[in-house]
Amino acid sequence: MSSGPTVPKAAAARLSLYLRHLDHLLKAKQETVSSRQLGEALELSDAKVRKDLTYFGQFGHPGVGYRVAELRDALRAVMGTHRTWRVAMVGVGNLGRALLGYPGFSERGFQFVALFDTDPELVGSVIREMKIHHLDNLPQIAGELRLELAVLAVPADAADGVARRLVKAGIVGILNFAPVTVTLPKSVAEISVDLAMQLEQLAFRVTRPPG
Amino acid sequence: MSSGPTVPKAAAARLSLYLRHLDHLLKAKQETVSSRQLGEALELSDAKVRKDLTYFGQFGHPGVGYRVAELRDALRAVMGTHRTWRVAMVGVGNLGRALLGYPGFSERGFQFVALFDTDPELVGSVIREMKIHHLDNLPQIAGELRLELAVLAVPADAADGVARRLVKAGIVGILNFAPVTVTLPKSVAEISVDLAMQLEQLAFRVTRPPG
DNA sequence: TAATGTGAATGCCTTCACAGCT
DNA sequence: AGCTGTGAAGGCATTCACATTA
Repeated sequence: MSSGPTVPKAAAARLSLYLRHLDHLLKAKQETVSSRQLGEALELSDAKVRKDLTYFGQFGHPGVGYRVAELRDALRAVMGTHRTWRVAMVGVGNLGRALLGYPGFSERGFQFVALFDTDPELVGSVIREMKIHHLDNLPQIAGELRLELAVLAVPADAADGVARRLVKAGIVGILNFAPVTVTLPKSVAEISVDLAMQLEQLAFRVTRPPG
Repeated sequence: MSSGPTVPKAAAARLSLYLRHLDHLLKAKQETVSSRQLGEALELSDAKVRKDLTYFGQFGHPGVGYRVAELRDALRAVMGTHRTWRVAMVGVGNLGRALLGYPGFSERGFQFVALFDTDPELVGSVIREMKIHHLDNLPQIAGELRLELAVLAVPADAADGVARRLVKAGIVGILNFAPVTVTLPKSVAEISVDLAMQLEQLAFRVTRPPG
């Protein structure tokens, strides 16, 4: 399990983009795709596409392009999404519930297998055929269900504390929707999505157009 | 209304992060903050913090640091969030409804003032005291309510078409949650958030730790 | 003394341009 | 001919280190 040469972070971040479009092409029954076509669809240069892909292997066929199914399978393996991931939803308020219903997650191999909250109004009730557990039961359930990842959809002031408990329970990756920076050991992967920040960035770009 | 020297995109993307933490410090009644403290809280180097801020002005006080309230006000003005923005929610399914209830948006000055969908089951009903309009009424309502931004929470296959209609109706910025690349004139700002992609990136980092 | 603002140096990412494969 | 893979060049972004200011 080695990474070969060092992979630029920016390239890694684009892999999902390639994968998404490859799935689209597969549905449209397109069998091969060139770096130029891929780039045009995703608004990237053809050279960047080729360079990105070669960080992970040699997938292309000169004169032909990339075979869609082959490249998709290869990238899935690289990303670790050739298998299913067992995910906990932590915080089952508005946002948490909506995310549970978001079809894109299961389509891409992420399966919610446990729900947690601390609100007594919620604990014990059932959503999507899953009981909402109290967070205090996390250590036990994490082991039983072999939880790997967690989506953190709790209020900002609770996020850091809950994140620590997730780490203690053996979770190795956290997708954090709370608008705060959580501090974690670097053995645990974290990705943070602050929804309000995205709108703010949008306002910024409208206010200050490029140039 | 000028931008002075050219601002690195990466620096602009971090402004929201600074703003978020400054709000936090204000609530905690901290009056000044140094670039080092700011950096520690956000996991950035002190030099980066200083350099980022000086792209937008000279806000610091040598020997003292930055005055929290002063810096926050300045950054808000820079980002265009010193005022309220009028936002449309387009697509009122699971995700759209959850986003409507997300408190972070209004806290930061984004106000949803109109809802649109095309589903006959939804059109006409009322959520959060707003009637759901049919998308066909967008041109008229966009003018009446002076809509500026839109949050796009529709299925992938509808997104591109709907985005074009938003542009025609005079929307100048789109926050796109659909997992597709939408093609827009460059006079219109766009930010794309693919939730499944974020989980995929998380799986990738877990699968392939740095090093 | 404590901390900013900033040229200069470094490092990372992207683009270029072409050799080589089909 | 068509298209990939890749060194080399170029362009951004980050870090360094210090003169400057309160």
